[in-house]
Amino acid sequence: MSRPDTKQRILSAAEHHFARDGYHATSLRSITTAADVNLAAVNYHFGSKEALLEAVIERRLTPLNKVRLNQLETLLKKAKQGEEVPTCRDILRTFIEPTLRLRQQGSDSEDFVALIGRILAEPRGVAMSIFMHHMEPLMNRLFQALALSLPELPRQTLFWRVHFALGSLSHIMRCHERHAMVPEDVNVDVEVGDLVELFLDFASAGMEGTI
Amino acid sequence: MSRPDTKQRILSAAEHHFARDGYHATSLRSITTAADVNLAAVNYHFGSKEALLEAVIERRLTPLNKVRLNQLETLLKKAKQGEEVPTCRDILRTFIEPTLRLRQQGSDSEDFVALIGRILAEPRGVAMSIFMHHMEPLMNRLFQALALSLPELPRQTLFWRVHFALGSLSHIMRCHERHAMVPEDVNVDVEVGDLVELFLDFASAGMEGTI
DNA sequence: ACCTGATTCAAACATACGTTTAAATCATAC
DNA sequence: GTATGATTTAAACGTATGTTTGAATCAGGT
Repeated sequence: MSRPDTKQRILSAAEHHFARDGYHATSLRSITTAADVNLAAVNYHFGSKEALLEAVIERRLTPLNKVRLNQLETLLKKAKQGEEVPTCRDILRTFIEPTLRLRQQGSDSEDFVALIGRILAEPRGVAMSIFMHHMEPLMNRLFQALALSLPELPRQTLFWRVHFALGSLSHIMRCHERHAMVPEDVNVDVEVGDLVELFLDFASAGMEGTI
Repeated sequence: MSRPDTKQRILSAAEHHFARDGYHATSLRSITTAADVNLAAVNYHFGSKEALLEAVIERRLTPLNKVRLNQLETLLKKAKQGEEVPTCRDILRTFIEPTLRLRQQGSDSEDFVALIGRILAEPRGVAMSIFMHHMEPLMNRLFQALALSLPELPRQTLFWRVHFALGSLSHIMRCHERHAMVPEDVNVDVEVGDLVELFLDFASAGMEGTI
């Protein structure tokens, strides 16, 4: 291996461009130019543009979901030990906080957050099926836990509220900067931790709202 | 004019394909084939693919925003006459209900709802600026009205909660069918009117949540 | 019937794309 | 030092794209 970081350079450049412009509007040439790598390197290392997208997603989604699932299971275990029901807010936090914290972790992870937001916005996109495959066990567990914390809520209503909350989250993930139509006296710069709490205020109140 | 409906046929076919596959993944040839129209007709009638997208958006967004603004002003006027403050729920309803009602209005309007949802998901997309231009006065009025109904909420917090609520809405607009990961015992088929109320339950509770 | 401007049509245009190829270069083991 | 397999490189490939062109066709006024 003459340059062992070629694959990672491609992944990061692809992550950045896919997140900023979308999959279809990004060319392999713009990716390889940004990565300072030969055009053929993508097909050599990944096989195709679509396989590259899958690799971009998997690189970060797999460890992220491991963290989210661990936090959720830990929360559920603690609640069980204390004979309590975990709060809706704490359950949602295990899902949301590790995601938004990626923004602090490094310059590349920011792009990943925005990319996932875009994938969620393309129901029939090329990445949706692979993304869903990664999310399914976690989503089932999340729904199950929320049903536990909101036992009085009909499952149909619970489903829709989870749907609404995840819609909000995907919106936040996309719009990490370049906010449109901000009132003059509002400052959109906010710490990740504050944003998490702002969102949990909104989402848990919405989840727990009267029927 | 030998076939006066050519422009409308193109607009509807474009609306459908843009909504389903996205702007970049849709070719003019697939649009003109679906519209049963010659390929050159797009450039003749609209000038370019991008101008076609603008026309698709404007055709429905202009009358939609007129309805939304009328309903909001009517609500505010009535509240003023009764010396009351309009509820957060009623304000949101003027924004949300006319939008989701488009799904009942005809087969084409459904596609428009999904298209707008997609546009909102592409912050740097070609359609964002034209879309924002159409939305600005209405958004200012909406924010102003919500500030009136939630006077105790800091404007910063209000901004974020509006952001979250609109994120939810855009998610609903995109995902009108083909829901992913639905629990087995949940039926996602729901009347538009019921969906509006389900969403207002969630969003108004979230907006009004404690600080 | 004929003219005129608007519209439609098939064909071609130039360009950009994802992918493939085959030679060149590199790192490593013998 | 040389052989070997992995990697990089420049170039080309075939295809699909948005757009343009110029002739053909149409509708309506005189």
